[in-house]
Amino acid sequence: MALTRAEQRRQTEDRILAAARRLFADNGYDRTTIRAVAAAAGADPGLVMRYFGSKDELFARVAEVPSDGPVSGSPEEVAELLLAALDGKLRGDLSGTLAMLRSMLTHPDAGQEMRAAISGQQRQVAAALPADDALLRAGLIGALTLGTIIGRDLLGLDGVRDADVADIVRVLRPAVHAIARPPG
Amino acid sequence: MALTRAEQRRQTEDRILAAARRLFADNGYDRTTIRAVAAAAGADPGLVMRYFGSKDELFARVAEVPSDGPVSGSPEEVAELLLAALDGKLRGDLSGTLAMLRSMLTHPDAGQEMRAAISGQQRQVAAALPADDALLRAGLIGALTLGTIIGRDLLGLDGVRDADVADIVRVLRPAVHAIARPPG
DNA sequence: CACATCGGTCAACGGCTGTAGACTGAACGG
DNA sequence: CCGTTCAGTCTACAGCCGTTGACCGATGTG
Repeated sequence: MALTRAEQRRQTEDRILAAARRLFADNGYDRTTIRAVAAAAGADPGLVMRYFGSKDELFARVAEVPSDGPVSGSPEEVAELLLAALDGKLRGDLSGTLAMLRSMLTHPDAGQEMRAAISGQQRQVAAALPADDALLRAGLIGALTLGTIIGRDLLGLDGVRDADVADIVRVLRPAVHAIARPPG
Repeated sequence: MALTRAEQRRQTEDRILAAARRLFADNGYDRTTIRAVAAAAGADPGLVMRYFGSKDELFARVAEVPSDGPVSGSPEEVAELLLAALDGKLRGDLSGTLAMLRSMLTHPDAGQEMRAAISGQQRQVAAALPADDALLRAGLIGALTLGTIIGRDLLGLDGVRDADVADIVRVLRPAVHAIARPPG
């Protein structure tokens, strides 16, 4: 079963991308080297450069910022939408997202991109909340989401790391509603 | 006003420590170089090594993990204690803590130390919560705290970065209570 | 079959890093 | 006043990094 050149190339690219995703997610941007990615993919460092241009471009290819759909409705509905989105994130394959999360505090571009992504979601949520501190409330829901994923997947907190996703969402539900619903 | 040798040395050490705190907090462990710390402190790189031994030891000297007092009481009381602790953290000088937070996702030792610190607090909180998922609940309160500080001080989220500490705590209060108080 | 293309390999570059050690000169203690 | 201590400086090493460009050999194409 001889491979065509195009097939061969795509296979190698995929191996490099998979290795990069895993290493960036495990070690962050700075501690991940082109040489290590190449070795993990069974390829040559020079090849990685030729295919992806630079370390930054490779990182941009695999570090995904989670983009949620639009949200609207009553505060209660918005809260449920956000909880459903969190549920999905906690269940899905996070390796691309973890690469971004792991690097966002030390790699300026990653931090900027993550900040922008949260801001987008935040503004939509704020628009649906009838409170004058709506932006603060939306931001704190984002912070709760962020902290939960970091605590579970990056720090591995006891009691969170091995918890069922359903349990996490169940415990968080009243909290998200409490932030979304202004007092009164 | 001639300085004694001891005074001179302590002044230089302090300048180095202050510069290291700021640079580690701003840029994280990997992107902070001994040379940059020395330059910011108006000192020589070799001197930094002589006084603090290694980059890791210097980091350990300035990267503080926030240690809260013991907590106990009813779930409501515990929630209030945690909110008061968060209030204090958000008001105080965080530069040492930010150095730790900024680096915890990419520097293994920092991550380990932060994880251990949260675990300690977490176990105390869990012991006070009458629920079989108490550890999960305690961990998620920790995640909320973590996310809030990261969102405000490290990512600078809109609506959170410039919010009054009192407002942040006010919005978070019902959420923390909701997680601490088991349903029923 | 001859030639161009392109996946893959290799060696090297310049730069930056943490760290070590020799050195200078002024503040100390006897 | 002499010898020691020690803050501070300078230079250098060894290693790792991202990136580059020359090279090889098999696959494509006319």
